[in-house]
Formats: sequence, structure tokens, C-alpha cells
Amino acid sequence: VKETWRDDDVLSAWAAMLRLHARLVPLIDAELQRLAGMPLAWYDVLLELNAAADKSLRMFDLGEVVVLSRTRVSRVVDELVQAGFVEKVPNPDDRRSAFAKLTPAGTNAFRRAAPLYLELIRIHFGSPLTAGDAKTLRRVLAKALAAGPGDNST
Amino acid sequence: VKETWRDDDVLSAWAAMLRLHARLVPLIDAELQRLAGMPLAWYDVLLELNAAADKSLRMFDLGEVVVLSRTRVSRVVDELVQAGFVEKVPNPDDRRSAFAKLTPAGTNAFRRAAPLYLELIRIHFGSPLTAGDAKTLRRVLAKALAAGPGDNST
DNA sequence: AAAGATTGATGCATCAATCTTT
DNA sequence: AAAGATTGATGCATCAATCTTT
Repeated sequence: VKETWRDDDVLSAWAAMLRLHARLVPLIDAELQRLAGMPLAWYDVLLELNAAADKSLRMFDLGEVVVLSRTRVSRVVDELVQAGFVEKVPNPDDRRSAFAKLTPAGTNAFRRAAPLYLELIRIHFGSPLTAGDAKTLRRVLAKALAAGPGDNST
Repeated sequence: VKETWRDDDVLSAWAAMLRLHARLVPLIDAELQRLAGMPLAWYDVLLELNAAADKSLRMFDLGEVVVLSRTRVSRVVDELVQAGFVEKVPNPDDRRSAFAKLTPAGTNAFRRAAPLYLELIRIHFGSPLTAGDAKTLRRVLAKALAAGPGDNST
């Protein structure tokens, strides 16, 4: 194995990421629940739908873009439909599939939650970092991420 | 709120971390299971016990140091006792508490698993990164982590 | 009463099976 | 048969209650 970096750095970075994630995700989730009345999974779906053309996405595509398993997306969208934030729209071009589409209530809920979410990330994740740290972190994590699928493990 | 960094960078870094974690952790866990016959949670506990003085740690301290909830530690250590990798040792100084201690079999299991684990981290996490990337990532994540508890949210 | 730890009950995420349409 | 999606069953993680010792 040819190595271009020291093992220690890669390993420590990995360990630090695991610990940081384990601390921050439950914290942010609980705080978002408290302040905005919705879990992180809801926010994630609302965010992606809000950014999408026509505020709607096929269930399949939503599964690709969101940090949830494709199966989980079905459950979460169900919850959001119950809450009145999303509606299911049949796809006229392919009747196997369906769109999830943000309702006006869903758009409002997202707009109310967004600044609270941003504030939580700033405080809990961003505040110990300098401008350069944040920029660098973004760049390196994006690079690691880009190497991703197309990944043929095994 | 005084800001020293651009929101975009912090937010993108956060999103990238969520996505990278969501992709890598299940992958590493499955691969470690396949190659070494143990889940990540076992490895984590074995690693910490192996590094500890006398290869043993109070359950409480193990909970602090490991990426698992204190409750979960009880379950995982139970599994490891069943597997013969860990034994429970009463604490003579305080009979409320107990030590988890690595058995010789546990030490061997850890020694066999460690190079496989390292290789998985190198391949899936480290390979897209340069030496500088890894070093920087380590530094910045460690900084974010250090800011952590002592954290008075709410 | 608080610290250290475990455990029954619950809730959440995933897997495999299933359904419909292409 | 494969694509898109859902759902019943299962397995894992957490919460709250509990137990023992300090």
C-alpha cells in the first residue's frame, strides 16, 4: 500500500469525526425539536423539497439526496403528510412513482425552522472555528465525499 | 451575533460531515463484521480497554471514553463477556462499580482486528486525502471537539 | 440522597417480502 | 424481469425505572 499521509492523522481525524458526530447530532436534534418542534429528519426533507424545482421531488430522488435510507424516506414523508407539510402527487409520466411536494404550510414551517437550525449549527459546530478552519473543513470534507459512490468496496 | 466566518462554509462543512458519516459508518461496520467478525461497537470497546492501564476500566469511565451511550456500554460489554473477550472484575474499593477487563482471548481478537480496521479507514476515509488534508482535518476536528462538553446548551 | 450500574419497556431504523407498473 | 415504492417483522439504541452501595 503506497501511503501519502501518516496513519496517525487519518486515524485521529476519523476518531474525532465519530466523536463529534456522536455528540452533536443528538444535541442538535433535541434542540431543533425543542425550538422548532420538528426532528432533524423532517428538517432535512423539508430543506431538500424547498430547494427543488416546483418544491417537489420523486420519492426515489428524495432518497438519493437526503441523509436517510430510501426506506426511511417513506416513513418520514408519511409523517409529514400527516402533519400537513407535504402532499403526495401521482406522477403522470410513470405511475409506479410519486412525487412528494411541499404544501404552503410545509413551506412556512421550513421558513420558521431554518434560522433556528442555522443558529444551532453556528453555536454548536461553528463557534470554536475560525473563518479559515471552516473553509478548510468544508473543502476537505467535500473532497472525501466526492470520492464516494462510484466506490466499489469488496 | 458576531461572526468570524461565512455561514456558507460552516453549514456546508456540517452538511458534508453528516453525509460522509452516513455513508462511511454503515460501510465500515459491515466490512469490519465481514473481515473481522465483529461490529464497530465491539472494536471500539476492545480498543479502549486495550489502551487502558491493566487493560481494564470502570464501566463508568468506559462509557465516557467510548462513542456509545453509558447504557449501551452495559449491553455491549455483556455481549463481549459472552464472547469470552472481556471479564467483569469487582472493584474492591467501591462495590457499586465494576471493572471491565480484557481477557487474553479479547487481546488476541483486538490484535487480529486492528490492522483490518486501519486498512478500512485508510481505504474508505483516507485515500482521497493528501497528507496535508489529513493533518488539517485532524487539527480542525480536534479543535471543534475540544470546545465540547463544558458546553452548556439551553 | 446521590453515584454507579443494569434492565424492562419503548421507539426508531433497517431488512426482506410484497405490490404495482413498466 | 426490473424499477419505484411501501410495509410487516425484526433488531438495535435509548429512556425511565430499579437496584445496590456509598
